[in-house]
Amino acid sequence: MARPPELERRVLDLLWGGGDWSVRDVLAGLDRTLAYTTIATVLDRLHAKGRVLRHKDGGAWRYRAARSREAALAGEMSRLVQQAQVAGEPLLVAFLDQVEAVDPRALDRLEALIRARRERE
Amino acid sequence: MARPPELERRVLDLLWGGGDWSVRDVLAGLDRTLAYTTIATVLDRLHAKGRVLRHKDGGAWRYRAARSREAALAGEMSRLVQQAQVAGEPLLVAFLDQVEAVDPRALDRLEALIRARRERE
DNA sequence: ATCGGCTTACGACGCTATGTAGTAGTTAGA
DNA sequence: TCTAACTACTACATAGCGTCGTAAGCCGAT
Repeated sequence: MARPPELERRVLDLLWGGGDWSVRDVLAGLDRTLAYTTIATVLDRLHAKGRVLRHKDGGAWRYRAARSREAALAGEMSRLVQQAQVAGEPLLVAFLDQVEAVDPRALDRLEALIRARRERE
Repeated sequence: MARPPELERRVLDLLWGGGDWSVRDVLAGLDRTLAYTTIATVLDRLHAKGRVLRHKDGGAWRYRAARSREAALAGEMSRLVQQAQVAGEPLLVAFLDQVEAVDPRALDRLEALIRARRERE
């Protein structure tokens, strides 16, 4: 597998926290000692990829996540399942395991959603 | 995101169908006109990454998927959710949408699994 | 109006993954 | 033994990503 873009992920993690971030803000938000231009480049690339939005604020750009962490995750997930075209037990179990680990109550909501889906006929 | 390794995916798609495949088998299984060595290289790399197993059959290697498509997908999925640490509505809905699209009855099994999980206390 | 500092735009370099394939050497089978 | 097939190794191009440097623009303070 191609290793996931680590720095981009870390930057997105910050933006997903909410709000508009200048390059300097992001730089300050990361522990690592990186050059200002490194962060600027990463944000620029994320913008080129449509992962973040930006608007001028005085002379500098301010960035914000284009999609929430949740939405991004949901998208990834859809792509994954759709591509594999399988929905067997292992997948269902793995999903439940993870969801439960993150938030036990999510199982209840999941069940409710399934029911609602049936009603919906 | 890093674009997924297309050729590797196509090769795995074949192996996931089951059985042991020689380089020549895989080559024949793909529509594209690729060189024999191209396939050999790809299989070699997949083997190096542990994605496929192989054993000698006469002079040639025979490859088979190390994990089923299902297991591979489940692993990907787990990694995804675990990394994001979120399990909100959008994710649940996206999951249900995809699973339902692939196999409508999977929703019933999913519900049963949730119930079982409760019993299990 | 000018100077200094902060920003941006662009280009660059190195490394790794991947697609793609050639070559040389080995081996199984006729 | 001779040959066709197969493997092992090497190679090359392209792309993504981490990481910066430099040149040039802009804005407020003096």
